[in-house]
Amino acid sequence: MRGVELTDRESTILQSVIEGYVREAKPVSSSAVVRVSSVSLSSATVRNVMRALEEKGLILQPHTSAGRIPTDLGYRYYVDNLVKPVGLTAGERKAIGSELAKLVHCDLATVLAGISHMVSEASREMAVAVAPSGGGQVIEQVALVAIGAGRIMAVVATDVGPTRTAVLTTDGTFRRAEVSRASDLLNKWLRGVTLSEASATIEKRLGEQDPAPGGWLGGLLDGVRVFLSPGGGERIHYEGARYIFRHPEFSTDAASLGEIFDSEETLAEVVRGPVKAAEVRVVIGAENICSGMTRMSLIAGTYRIGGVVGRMGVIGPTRMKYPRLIGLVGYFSKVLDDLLAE
Amino acid sequence: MRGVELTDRESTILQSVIEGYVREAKPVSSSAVVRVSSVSLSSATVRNVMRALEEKGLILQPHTSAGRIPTDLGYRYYVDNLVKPVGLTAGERKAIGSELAKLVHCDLATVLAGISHMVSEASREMAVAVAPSGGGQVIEQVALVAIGAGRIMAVVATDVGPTRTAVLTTDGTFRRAEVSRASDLLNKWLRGVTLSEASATIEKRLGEQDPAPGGWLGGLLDGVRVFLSPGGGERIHYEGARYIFRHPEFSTDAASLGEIFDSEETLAEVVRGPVKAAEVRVVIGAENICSGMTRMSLIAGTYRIGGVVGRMGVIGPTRMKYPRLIGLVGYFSKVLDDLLAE
DNA sequence: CTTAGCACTCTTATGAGGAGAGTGCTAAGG
DNA sequence: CCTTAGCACTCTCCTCATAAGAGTGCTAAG
Repeated sequence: MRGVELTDRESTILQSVIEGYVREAKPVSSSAVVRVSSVSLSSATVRNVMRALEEKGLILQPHTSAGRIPTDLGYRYYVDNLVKPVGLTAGERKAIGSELAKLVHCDLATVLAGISHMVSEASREMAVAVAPSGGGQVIEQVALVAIGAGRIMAVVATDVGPTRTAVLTTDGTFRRAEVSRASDLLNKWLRGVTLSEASATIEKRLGEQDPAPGGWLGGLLDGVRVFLSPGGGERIHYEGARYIFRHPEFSTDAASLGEIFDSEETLAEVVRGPVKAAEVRVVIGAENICSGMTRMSLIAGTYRIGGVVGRMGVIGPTRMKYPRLIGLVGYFSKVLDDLLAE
Repeated sequence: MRGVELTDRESTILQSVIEGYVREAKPVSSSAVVRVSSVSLSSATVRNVMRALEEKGLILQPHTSAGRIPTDLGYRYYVDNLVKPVGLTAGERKAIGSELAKLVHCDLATVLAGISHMVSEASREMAVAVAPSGGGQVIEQVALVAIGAGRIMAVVATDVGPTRTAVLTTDGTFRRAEVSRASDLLNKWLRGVTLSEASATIEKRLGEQDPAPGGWLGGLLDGVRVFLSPGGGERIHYEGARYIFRHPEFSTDAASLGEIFDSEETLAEVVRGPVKAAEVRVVIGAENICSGMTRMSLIAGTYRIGGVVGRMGVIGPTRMKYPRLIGLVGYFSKVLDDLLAE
């Protein structure tokens, strides 16, 4: 922000323009500034000041003989120099406190989901919360636990942040004792190493082994390396996408899309809607439950993992390439089913 | 679809109308049908058939003297009776196979993320994949493990589906032996119970205890009940939201929003962008890295968990209520920070 | 430096007119 | 009875012209 210096009067008028524009979403005229602002000046004087602000790049006219709207630079000056953050009212803080109390003993994912819900309610904007990304975390403990039927659970605890786990599958058979030995080995290799170094460390130590482990263990270690890669376990939570689409800067025909992206839960609900499908199921336009989907179609397939079914598919406008997409979803759901059947 | 019966010719023409509309995104005229369709009829005859289709509610005219577009019912008939799914080419199947091979040993979340990526690439539509929802799953094993500093890791393994874990925090102090005893107790109570019954079961058994456990254990069990509630651990993966917004049915000014919602990773990237923030940070319009955000602002705050920082905030158009929202984000990030500091 | 007054510009709304697209109808032909 | 050629009709879309309104830039006086 170096280089932009404003007089008090310029600041005041910039603030009036910005706050007027935020309120009305329309270019702000000099007379409108005179009306709302505390300065007692004529519109002609305000116009002179506005011209100075325009020359400094803080506001602009969409066209000659229109009012002014703020530029990014104008907002920047406003945020850096003029904004006084508004605290929450006592009532709001109290309400938030009691909501928050419910989250005290929950895990990070639940807390973040709750926070993004609360923020989006309070702000009437889309709220997001992301868990810390894990590149610099130091591994304290790694464990592999056989949980039967070719499935192995991997757990990694780091010095900070959430503990991460995953279930890995192997194609071969193994004995519990072998898994346990592999677990001890990994632990010896990785304790004190950061997550971002983990994959390279495994590769390096693997090369030093004689003989090199093969078969199910080799495959397993590939899975472990993906599992340990930074970013793999982090998660984003968001809520309130509908608020973005409701703003007048976006045309109303996109407003319905806001509902689809309103939160992860909404999206999951849309896809999970037609649960009793056998093969590939097509839900067209107004057949959808979600009101935001009345002009969209969903092509969904199912896959099984153990005894329960999951869903996958594509979402697009009703005007979509059904023959191709039905074939595609059918193929992928079968392939996924096979992959998870191992 | 009972009640709608079409002659062969009506079917053929319906198909031409739908496929023409899918291709061109414009109303299809009778002469256009004659041009592409194999039937050798005059446009006047086609018009007569179209009128019959319109009376049956399968197609409609946006206005008099325009071509026809399909209704939801038209698409429904088409999907149920006329679509022959198109298989993938050998080349596509091969490419998919080799991509898929990389996912063999990965956990479910990674597999689903990979699948939604592949489907969105292949379909040029938004792809989604959801893990099975867990209400009916039977609990095989529950474990609580103390991992130091008031933190306890909870793990639940069910007969099917992904194993779920969470880190719970307690406000009190405890001994490892106590945690271990609580773990055994939970296991005895819950083994064989479904996830959806778990919470009620804990409450019931808790009532039978004499004396009722209090202090840190009571709080912990509240956390466990939230953790075990069905749906808490499921997750959606999606990718390719940009494809929805690119379709001509939505106006171009919303197209940039597609990029923001393109995938969970994109959204996380946007929020994580300005990492070195001290307090609340405002990123305005073109200051954003993401090209889809040039007309949006991000107000982000940080929270600490252990030594690493996470981020939370709101996203909206540059025309937003900065004073209120900066105050709000500041308050919530502080409150979240405090909550996680325990 | 401020302001009143006024000419100028640009948007927006409205309506008219013409071209083009596509239909509905009718009457003739197979 | 079904099909089709021909034609009138309707509706959209584009352009142009006009008028009203909003808001500015400029200038000269206070």
